[in-house]
Amino acid sequence: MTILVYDVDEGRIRKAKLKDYVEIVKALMQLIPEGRVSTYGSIAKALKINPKLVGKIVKMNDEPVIYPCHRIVKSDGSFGGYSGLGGTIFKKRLLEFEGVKVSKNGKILSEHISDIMDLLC
DNA sequence: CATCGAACCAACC
DNA sequence: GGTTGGTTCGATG
Repeated sequence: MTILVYDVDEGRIRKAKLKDYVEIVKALMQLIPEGRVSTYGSIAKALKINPKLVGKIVKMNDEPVIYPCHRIVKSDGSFGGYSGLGGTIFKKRLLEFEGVKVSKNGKILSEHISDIMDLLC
């Protein structure tokens, strides 16, 4: 099952492209409150796409502050990448600043991680 | 727990 | 057609 979108310019239904997913992911990211994170996998599941694509998508995010791509992490609690200024280190510090606690082995405590679908409710 | 490899799907070459 | 991602999941030491 693939996601379809209505393309206003072309005036027809077509399969979603990466640019469309970017818009969706932007909206989803804004649902994640401070001190809480979601995972590439849960977003991938929601959009029916490959988790690796989610990485690519959040990377295309043009407004890193407005759309908090740093609140998306790997499902095992490790941080995943960050292409913005400061890289993964900055991502880590940013999350800790927002109140996310990290265990000694460098993993985010599971209490902070929620499925993106749960945040929709 | 840590590491390994196969598998996911759209873009790009 | 093949490679490439800010990855995942299950299997194995």
